[in-house]
Amino acid sequence: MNRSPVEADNNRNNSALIVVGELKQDILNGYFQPGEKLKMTRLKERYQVGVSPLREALSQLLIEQLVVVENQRGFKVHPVSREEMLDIYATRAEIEALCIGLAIEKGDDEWEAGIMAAAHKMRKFGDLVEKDPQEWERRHQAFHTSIAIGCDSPTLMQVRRSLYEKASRYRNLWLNKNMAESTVFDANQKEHESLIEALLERESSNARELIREHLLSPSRALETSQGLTALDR
Amino acid sequence: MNRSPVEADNNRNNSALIVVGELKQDILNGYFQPGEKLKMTRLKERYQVGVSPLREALSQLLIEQLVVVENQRGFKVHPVSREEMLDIYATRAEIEALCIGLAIEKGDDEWEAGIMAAAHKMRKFGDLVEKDPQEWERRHQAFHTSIAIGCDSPTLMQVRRSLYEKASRYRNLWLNKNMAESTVFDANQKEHESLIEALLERESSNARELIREHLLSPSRALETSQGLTALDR
DNA sequence: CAAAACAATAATGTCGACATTTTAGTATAT
DNA sequence: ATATACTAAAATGTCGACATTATTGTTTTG
Repeated sequence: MNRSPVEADNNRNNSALIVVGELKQDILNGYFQPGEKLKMTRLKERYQVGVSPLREALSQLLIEQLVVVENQRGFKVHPVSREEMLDIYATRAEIEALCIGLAIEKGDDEWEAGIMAAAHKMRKFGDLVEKDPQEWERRHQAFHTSIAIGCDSPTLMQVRRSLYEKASRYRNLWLNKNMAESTVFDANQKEHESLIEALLERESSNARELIREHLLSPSRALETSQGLTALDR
Repeated sequence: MNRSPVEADNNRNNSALIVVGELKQDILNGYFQPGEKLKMTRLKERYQVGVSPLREALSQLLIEQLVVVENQRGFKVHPVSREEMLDIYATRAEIEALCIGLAIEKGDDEWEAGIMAAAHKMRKFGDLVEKDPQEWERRHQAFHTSIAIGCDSPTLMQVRRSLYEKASRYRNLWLNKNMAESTVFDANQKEHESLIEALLERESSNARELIREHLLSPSRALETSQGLTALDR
């Protein structure tokens, strides 16, 4: 009588929604290169659907600025640029600081507990960074989300998520060129501990400055790395 | 040889893009009520296109959270709620304050000149508010945009625009119930002058606080007005 | 030999049609 | 009379087909 979870999922959403997720991943992790033309024949093959769901999916990614469209010339992956990367990271830092400021005002015990839980799961995985970077990134992101969610604003959280996705695209483009450097992660871990301390002490301006630094350092690393030289093409 | 402007427009964009604009307006200004079912037959009649462009347009508004979709049950206008309205206005106030803070840091002479120009056009129209509220709102918005644009961040400006649109939907729903009250506009005008003063003096925290008040007062008015009682349904 | 003109090939954007699912209406039974 | 089961109608989501437009390759011309 009951369907398996995955079947239920496939039936709950229509084809376009499913394609949105897969296509987004393919763009974010670089399977489709920046500026690459997205030909319908190829997309049809890859995702096994017709053009109607594809165009619907692409229309959604259009608003999220992951693809661009030109009339009668189809869809392309949104091109990258050093300018855009810096702007996204800078905006992201400001938004995250805003979330944290509000969270410190509004956060209750449950909020603090959520942070402690997420921090624990991240610390536990600290040594396994090189083994499974993706899982580490998931826990890392979950940690930061557990903090930001204290702002108690769905609208703001939505903005935050969109910026995270755009930024992660640049991060992945970079990771594919230069492989993960563990030194970065060590520095990260110390910054996290300082941040937690500032949060629990409700030191707003301190926490906001810490998160700005935390989020801007990758963009500085990206800017001077060779990964970015590829962005100029 | 050359096409007329409107023809050129129609040929430059595809049907879906055109429908996006019209449909968005119809939702923002309340032609389609919150929660209303958007039947394809009706939409086809109104916009004179087939279902494919319609679904593409709706897919875009889906991400902008102006419509919602349920599999096999079609599209609906995104419902409204007092909660969401307060959240949108609060977020909008924070984002605008952020824009202004950055603009005060980065703004140059050209930025200041733009503000003066926009402020002038708004003052000139002050007495004609009741005659053409839409034109007044255009100039009002242009004024605030001329300030925010000093933040020099396309990404942040994009976030700002999206929030403005969502907020204007609530404003319009309210305006359709209670007709414009000119007293509101008078208070507005004084707030604008104080804001300009703070900007030119680069008083960041003062300007940020002024804009927060400026943007939050409508939501307080909406909350207690009878327009909002309709939102509970 | 380069550049323009043309032909062919391919890709896009849109519509109508079909299968599937939901919704509304009616009848049946407890 | 209320609830359940069944039937009819309507609406959705998807695909293939067609016209239009762009792209590529070839030929012609100066």
